[in-house]
Amino acid sequence: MGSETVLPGKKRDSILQAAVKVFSKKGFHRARMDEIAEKAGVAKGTLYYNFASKSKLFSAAVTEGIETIVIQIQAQLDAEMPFEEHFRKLIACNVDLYLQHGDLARIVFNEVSSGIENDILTDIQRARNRYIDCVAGQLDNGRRTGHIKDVDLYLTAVALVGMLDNLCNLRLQNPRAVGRDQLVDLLTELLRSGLTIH
Amino acid sequence: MGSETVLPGKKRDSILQAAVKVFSKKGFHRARMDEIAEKAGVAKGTLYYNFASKSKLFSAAVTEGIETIVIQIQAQLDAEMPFEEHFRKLIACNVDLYLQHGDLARIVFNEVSSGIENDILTDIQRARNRYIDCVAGQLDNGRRTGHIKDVDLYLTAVALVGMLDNLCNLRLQNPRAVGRDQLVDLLTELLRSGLTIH
Amino acid sequence: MGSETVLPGKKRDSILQAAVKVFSKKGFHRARMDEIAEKAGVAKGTLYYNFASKSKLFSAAVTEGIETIVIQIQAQLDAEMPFEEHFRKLIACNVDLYLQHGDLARIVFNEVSSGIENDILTDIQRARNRYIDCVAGQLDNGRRTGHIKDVDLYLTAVALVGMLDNLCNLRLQNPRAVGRDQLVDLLTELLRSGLTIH
Amino acid sequence: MGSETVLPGKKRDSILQAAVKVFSKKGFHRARMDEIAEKAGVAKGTLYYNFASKSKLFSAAVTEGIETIVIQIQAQLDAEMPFEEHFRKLIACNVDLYLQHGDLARIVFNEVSSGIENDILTDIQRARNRYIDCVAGQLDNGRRTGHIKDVDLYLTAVALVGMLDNLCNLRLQNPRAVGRDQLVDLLTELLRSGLTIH
DNA sequence: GATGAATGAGAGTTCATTCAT
DNA sequence: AATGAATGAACTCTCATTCAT
Repeated sequence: MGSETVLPGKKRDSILQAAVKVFSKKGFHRARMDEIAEKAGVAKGTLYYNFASKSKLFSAAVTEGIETIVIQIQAQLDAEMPFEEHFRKLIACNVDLYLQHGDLARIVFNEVSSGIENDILTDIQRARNRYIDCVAGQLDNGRRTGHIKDVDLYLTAVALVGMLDNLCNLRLQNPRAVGRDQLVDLLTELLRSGLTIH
Repeated sequence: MGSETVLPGKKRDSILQAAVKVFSKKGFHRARMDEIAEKAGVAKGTLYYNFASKSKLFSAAVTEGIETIVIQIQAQLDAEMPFEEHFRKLIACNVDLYLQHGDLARIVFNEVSSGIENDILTDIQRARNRYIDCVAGQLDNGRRTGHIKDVDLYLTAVALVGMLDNLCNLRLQNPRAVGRDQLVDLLTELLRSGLTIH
Repeated sequence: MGSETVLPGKKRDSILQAAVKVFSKKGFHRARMDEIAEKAGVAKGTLYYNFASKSKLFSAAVTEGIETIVIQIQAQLDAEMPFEEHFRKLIACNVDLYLQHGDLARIVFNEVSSGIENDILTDIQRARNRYIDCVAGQLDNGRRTGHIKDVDLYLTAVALVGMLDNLCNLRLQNPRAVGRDQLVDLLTELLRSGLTIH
Repeated sequence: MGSETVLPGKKRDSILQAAVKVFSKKGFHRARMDEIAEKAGVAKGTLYYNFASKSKLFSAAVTEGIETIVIQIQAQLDAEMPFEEHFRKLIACNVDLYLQHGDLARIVFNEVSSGIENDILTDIQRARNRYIDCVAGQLDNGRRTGHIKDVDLYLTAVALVGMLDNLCNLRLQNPRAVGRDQLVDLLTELLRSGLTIH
């Protein structure tokens, strides 16, 4: 009770958190293991005690981070609710998570071509697909209830995530350029009824 | 005429072409000046004779590449044509250019957070905006003729480019995953009338 | 008696055995304490509980290993026997021990210049001399009975050990290159009557 | 004439010379590239500009050094001379070269088991064999003229080199322990007529 | 204009050693 | 007595940049 017992995994977690921050700010190649260690409050050797290499640390940070997000999305949207509400909430939820975890998102969606080793790249793409599949799954609910057109939902989710990525980054880079609600509104409107006047 | 005089700028151009290839394949940080020099068929010192630094070379490669693309878009779409046709052609033209210049596109849309120096980053973002403004300008044609809703066209162009980026990359990484026409159809349908059944 | 008490020194011994194997296979500098600990079936900390440092462990492994060998040589050769037989047996016995303990031998005869700390080097050289003196002592038996020339027996033992080392290593590295008996024959002939025809 | 033109390969040579010194004093693993660079009077990067890796530098130093020695041996012994003289000179020549190039010799004969990468090890063994074959070739002259017994000359050369190595090292480590002439005399006597009195 | 040998700051990784438990 | 997570100094190798020619 009175003891300051350290929780198991505490150090590993602080490393992962520091890694997400640094990888996000600097990108994979400019991120220095020194900086991650310093931010995590451990010695550099400790990084290597817990992760075999910079690449593996990167991979772990991305994979575990995405998993957390996917779980949050499903928790917030699992409840039954009218389609219109569900649709808007799906978008709002994704926007909010993106804005919250911009660090992680930047990694997952932008580090695709930075010359990382192939097996690590595969890990990132797997994480990315984990997220896209989650979104596609949510859209599928709408289709099964007859509210959504019969389009390829995987491709649609890819497109949606692309919009999300670009628009949220706009706000993250310059919060005054566009408001959170404005983003949700635009995305909802575009996805609901498109761009043209019939 | 009969002389073998090398055109001025010929070396500069071959460097730029090599640079786009290498930067695209390796990303900014993994790209090596050695490799660019070799691919361009010049000595390494020549790179520095023409460009002050790796960053400046990167910046030039991106800026000049984007300019070419913007010019091509405008050339293909300037003619008068019915809205429906123009709308589809706008999307098709962007898809085709993206698939053609995947190298360059990957740089412009993915290298945002790779820890490049700030002034170079600004150059890239300027190039990116140049492209987005071009797309937004095309959409504006539709609005002025009453075919397109009164939404923020800059944000819409950002969203469109996000979809384009994600979907075209899907095809570039795995051509058998999705066809060119399928991409154009999906994008046109989504942007025209959205996702839901009313 | 009935208790499961572990014999004192049991762990120490398993560490020493593991150390000889690893040091021999990898050489002093490439040998890792981790690997020795694993091979010995103890935790890394236990190495340091029993030996002050890697160098001291190395020193102990070499010294104790050589001692065992010297004792074996003397045991096999102490009996009275005719000179010719004794001479051949001396060589055969050394060849066999070398081939058996190639691991240890490689260390003692090859690790001389690997940049080990000086005091440890001294330990190794002491062990080496212990072995050479043992061989010289055996030769001295032959001289006292008038069968061996009046040459410097220490130097001669050094020379003998050099031949032994090189020839046995040849066999250890490629057993098909030369047979055990061939080695004994060659060494006996060379040492008995030299190389030339008078 | 008056210009201080630097000979081509001068830097490469000074690196090789420095490498032999440092590798010999410290052994392969304790030798630091920093120290070699400093001793050679070049920057660290220059080592890597000339040699792909520490191992390759090591390999080059050994291979080129041995080649020089083999050439010297053959130059000094090629002349026609009576067998007795040739035999003694062969030994004297080897002793002198060994004592002169003790640095290199230490590497070639002692670095065998230090955990170097296999392909580099192969290079060293090739160099070693180059030397042994050279000695065996010299002995073969004596056999063809009927002065040397019909023994396996490769094995004999291996044995000879083993004696040479051990005895010369004794002198190199402690010059007062044994004189150069004493070494030549002992080796000549042992090899000529062996150890025993018939 | 063009070259390429030379540079050296910087980064990832290893591993003997320590010490709280 | 024994452990093993944590440490950090040390080391190899990379590569943008310079400059004498």
